[in-house]
Amino acid sequence: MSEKLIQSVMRATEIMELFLGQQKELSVKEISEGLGLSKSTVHGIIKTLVYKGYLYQSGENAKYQLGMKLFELGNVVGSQLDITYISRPVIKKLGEQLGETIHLVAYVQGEAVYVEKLEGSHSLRIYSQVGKRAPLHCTGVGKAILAFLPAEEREEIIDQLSMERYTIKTVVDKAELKKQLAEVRRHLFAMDDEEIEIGLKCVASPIFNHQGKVVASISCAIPTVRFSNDRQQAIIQGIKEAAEAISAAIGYRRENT
Amino acid sequence: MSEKLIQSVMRATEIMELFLGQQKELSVKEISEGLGLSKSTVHGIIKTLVYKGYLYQSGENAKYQLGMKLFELGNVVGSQLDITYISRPVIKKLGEQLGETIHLVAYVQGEAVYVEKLEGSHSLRIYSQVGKRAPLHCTGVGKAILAFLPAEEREEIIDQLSMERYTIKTVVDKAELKKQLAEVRRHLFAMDDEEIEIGLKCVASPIFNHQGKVVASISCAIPTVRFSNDRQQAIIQGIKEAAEAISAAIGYRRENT
DNA sequence: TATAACATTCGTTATTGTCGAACGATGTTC
DNA sequence: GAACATCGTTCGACAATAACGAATGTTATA
Repeated sequence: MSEKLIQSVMRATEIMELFLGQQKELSVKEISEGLGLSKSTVHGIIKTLVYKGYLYQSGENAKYQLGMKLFELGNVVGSQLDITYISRPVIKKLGEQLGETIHLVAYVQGEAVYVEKLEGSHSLRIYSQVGKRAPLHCTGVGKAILAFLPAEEREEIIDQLSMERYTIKTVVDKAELKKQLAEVRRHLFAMDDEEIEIGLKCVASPIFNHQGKVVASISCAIPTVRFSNDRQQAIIQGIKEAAEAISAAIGYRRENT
Repeated sequence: MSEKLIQSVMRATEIMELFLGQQKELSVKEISEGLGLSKSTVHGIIKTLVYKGYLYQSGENAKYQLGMKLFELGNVVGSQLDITYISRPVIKKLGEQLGETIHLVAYVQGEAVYVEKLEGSHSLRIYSQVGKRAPLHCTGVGKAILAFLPAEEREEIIDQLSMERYTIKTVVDKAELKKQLAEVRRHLFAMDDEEIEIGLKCVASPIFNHQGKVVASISCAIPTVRFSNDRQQAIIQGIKEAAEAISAAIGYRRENT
């Protein structure tokens, strides 16, 4: 692929993506230093982005933040993911039943993306944000999807995985991951046993469309302290049923694998 | 303001905004014709946007659609609007109580934007989309906000309003609008009486922050056929109470105007 | 298999974006 | 309250870069 990318467009996107870091507001200086560009170059691009509503200059200090145009465009994308709309009642019911945080991850455009989050009734918060990508090798939702991708696509993705380590328990060996995925296929659910955060477990199950392809997964995240053996069975059961309900709602019939 | 905007960045944003129209997918040809640019120019920009995840080329046909990066950025913006998070339980309760569509509109970055929508239990759908701007002169939510803006800001905004007509009942006279706004201030709620769509009425009430500034509004949209006199009172009451509850939750105290 | 329609690449040119420096506004320190 | 520092903004010149039209792949269709 010949890489003939438009420089100023690249820079514009890089500027917007700086706001994916911790900070809500950034100054011209911070941006120009962050990207290693001159202030005037950055200023020209920023001015254009502000003019179009992609950035906003707050009145108080002169700093910049992300603009409402991105909210608008993001919501258009979200509204086109009709799985969220279909899943909502199922998720709501499951959330009430389990009282823990439920996540819905969609596999779209070759990425596993959190598209819906229902916070549990307990106060302990799980780090996650709708719109972010789920790591495939160390989350329940990721493994549930990965396990059921077509073999060829799956192998290719695993080949390219960076297997980043998040905790002491993160599986960073690809052979081990493949063994786990075979288990996921047998039992129709995936586990994350403190692999992304110590103290946090996850149970996830895949969602299939009318063609029998995985298009999403749903999970329940539970602090280890509340993850008794008794509850485990109930949670696995609940997640699997919810996944099946959503699969059915989008047209999956078990017969046609 | 000296207009020294970066051409290719402008064009990149214009390309993305073409997808705000009806169509989910567009071809290079459609885009280049839509913007009056050569295919190769458009192609270069698109390639860059695809590379960065702002557009996505579907495998089936070679057409393009909006990418997940926009979903991610949009959700960051959404998560920074903490009013949605605070309002959610109130909206949920109100929705159950009234059984009609509830909207939350935030006044951010100088715009009134739909940030939350709860569909009513009845099947009749209201046109609205989270992320879109609410017209200020002919929606309940718009008038509720406009009425309580500082006089100077309000006058300036009204001066610049285009007063677009949506229905036969849309108020297109600025003097008449100002009279209505005075009423809104007296009664603490705004009405939209089929001004944006025939057959649809709306009751809205403003939400204030800890400084006593309007920052949002909440509304209930009801098909005219279900808008009896009896219900009207209940709805106005419910909306006003909900607005007050949200205002209180974000720190507004009635004393400090 | 031939044709058409469209996506993609190539090569040239002038336009356009970039940079450094200067300017202006804001706020801070003594 | 004046001098200074800091940062956002504008300016002007130069060179890189993005734009275009033409050529080439690629895919679908008759």
